[in-house]
Amino acid sequence: MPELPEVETVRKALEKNIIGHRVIDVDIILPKIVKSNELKEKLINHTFTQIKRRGKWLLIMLDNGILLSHLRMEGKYYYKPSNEEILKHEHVIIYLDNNMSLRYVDTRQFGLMHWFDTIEDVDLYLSERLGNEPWDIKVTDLYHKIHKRTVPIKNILLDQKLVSGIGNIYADEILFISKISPLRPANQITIKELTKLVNSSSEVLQKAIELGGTTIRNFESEMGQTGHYQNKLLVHTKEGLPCLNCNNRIVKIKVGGRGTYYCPDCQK
DNA sequence: AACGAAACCTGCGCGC
DNA sequence: TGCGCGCAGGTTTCGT
Repeated sequence: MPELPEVETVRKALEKNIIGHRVIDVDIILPKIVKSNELKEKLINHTFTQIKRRGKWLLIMLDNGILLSHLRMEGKYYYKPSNEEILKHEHVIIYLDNNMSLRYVDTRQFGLMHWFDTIEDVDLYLSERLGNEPWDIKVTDLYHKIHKRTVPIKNILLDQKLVSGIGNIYADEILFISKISPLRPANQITIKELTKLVNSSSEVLQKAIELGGTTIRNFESEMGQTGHYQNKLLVHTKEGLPCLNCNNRIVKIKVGGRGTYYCPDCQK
């Protein structure tokens, strides 16, 4: 599930469901997901206060600290009655004071959770991993960081340290809208083009947030994770279909190891 | 420092 | 039917 708009959708759903509720028990079924040994003890008898998000990270705040959660490729949160049976791939279960439970589900087991006692500790941890979100990017700063890089520009968009929140689907969409090839070496991108990329990034992510994110490949819907942006996709998943600008075929290639869709005629 | 590839996992669809 | 391969919305780590 997880680029910025999808994580934001989860954030809102968590906010709606668990704020004000107290944890009465925690079941860590797959310990490798949880990177902090004391997570269970820290959660029990404490109350959710607010849910924040930085890039693709969820900050699930309690009255005594922060559960920092990353969904990676397929992590999801389910909110369901406590007495329902534990299903395969439900790896962490947090039982609440209202006979409901928050369940972390993750088929590929890539996601992870940390515990931090203070927001300062979270900020320190994330500052080593995250750059600004697109709407907070200063184009000249970003240009300075990438103008000597030789990697394809798509790799830059996917580098969370440079711009946070963009993933494989939205990177393709952003590049298409900007009419820039995903393969263009970063050091050939002009200030003007970078401005277009940053602006398009903001627009695409914000529009996707409005629509509740993107749901493709028949992912299950839980906790508001089914969005509608998939109906707005212009290139991603469109291999062989006519480009909406020029009618030539969208092609699928590999860039930075990721499946990449683009129009070789419109995107230069 | 920067880059590409591999690693971490499970499940699905496809071709033989 | 069964098997092997490639692929999947991400990030970290390991070799050059």
